[in-house]
Amino acid sequence: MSWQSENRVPSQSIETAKNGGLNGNIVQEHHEEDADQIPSRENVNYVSEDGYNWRKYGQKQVKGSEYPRSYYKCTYAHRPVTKKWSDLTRATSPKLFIKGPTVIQNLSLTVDPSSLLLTTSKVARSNC
DNA sequence: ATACTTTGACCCAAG
DNA sequence: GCTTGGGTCAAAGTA
Repeated sequence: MSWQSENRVPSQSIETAKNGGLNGNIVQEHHEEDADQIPSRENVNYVSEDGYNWRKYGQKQVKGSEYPRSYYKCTYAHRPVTKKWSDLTRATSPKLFIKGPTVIQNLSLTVDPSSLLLTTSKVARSNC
């Protein structure tokens, strides 16, 4: 796990994500891997750092934590991936959960929000 | 009109 | 069987 050091992400993206998710920063580095390069969206401007789109479908406030947990789904069809993470902007020790078709990863990180955001993307990419 | 966020309600598993 | 709490849905609102 050393992605946090090999990437750089503007912390503003977090704010953007919180305030709309869209029109955030676009990542032009989304490789042409096996990922369907057919974004059904009309505007593919709000891709995350990983090059995928995530639609928020819920938010809950867990008891243990004082910070809400957000739930995201990959907007790409054929990709039953669910991503959940705690409030990135305030949590000091946020947790990231990625649930893929067959993979479930739980990460406990203690890095600053910006690094985390980037981290989540990294992980998401491998599953989404 | 389309796509996404927000938010409360609903569902389901665990105790 | 009831309560609690996490996960998902869906209607309404926003861009």
